[in-house]
Amino acid sequence: MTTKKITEENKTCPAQTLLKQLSGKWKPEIFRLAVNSPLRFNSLLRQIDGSNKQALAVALRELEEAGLLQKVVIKQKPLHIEYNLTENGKSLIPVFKQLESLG
Amino acid sequence: MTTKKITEENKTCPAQTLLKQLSGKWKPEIFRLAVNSPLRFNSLLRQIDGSNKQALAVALRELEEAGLLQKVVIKQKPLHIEYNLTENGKSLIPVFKQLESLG
DNA sequence: GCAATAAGTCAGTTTTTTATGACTACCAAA
DNA sequence: TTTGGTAGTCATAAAAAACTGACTTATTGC
Repeated sequence: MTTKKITEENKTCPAQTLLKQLSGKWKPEIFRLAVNSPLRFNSLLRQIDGSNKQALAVALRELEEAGLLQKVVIKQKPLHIEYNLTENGKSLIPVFKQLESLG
Repeated sequence: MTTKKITEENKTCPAQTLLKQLSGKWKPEIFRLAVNSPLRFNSLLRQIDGSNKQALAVALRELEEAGLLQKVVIKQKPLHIEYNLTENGKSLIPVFKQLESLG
């Protein structure tokens, strides 16, 4: 346990944090869509072919925990929730675009 | 199977490929070291605290398969193997540095 | 031939990640 | 008070990834 803890904290590579935050099965796609407009859960679910509630919920939560997305409750008729890029998230747009152009 | 296949090939996000190639527990660190100088297996194993043969072998193979590293056999006294960045790999250095500075 | 160095592979187990379907909570309209 | 929309959670199962230690291959030096 101690050994493991030390290893995990022993990140000598600063790029790793960011790579981890952005990578995964659905996160790149979610981030890409978030750049264009606020996200809504069921809309995402319909847009991202092959995904599922659970997968999206986890990905959204992780992006939120990483400080790249923020959840906003919209008190409308059937109560919406929006996910927007934070300032921190917006700062990644250039490098993300570069990744897109190289990938 | 068909559904899954389609889903996997249905990458609508171009950044995903690159993110996948670079991310993982050891790949960022390996890439970072590869930028500075050619890599040698046992040397890496000693340098990267907490890793192990198996983990490194898998990571190196994946980086090689992704076309970012190339294996070179050096016919010296005890027969070395070096891993160098390919041209393709070198082209990622700028974006990797950017990830490092943001991370 | 025998040991040492370098670079791995392999089998078995454990841990982590993904997928699936059923279920929950909130609110509003009929 | 039942139905419908939105946004999820939870339990369980299945699949993928990681860890471990023993084993393999190739070559050189003694």
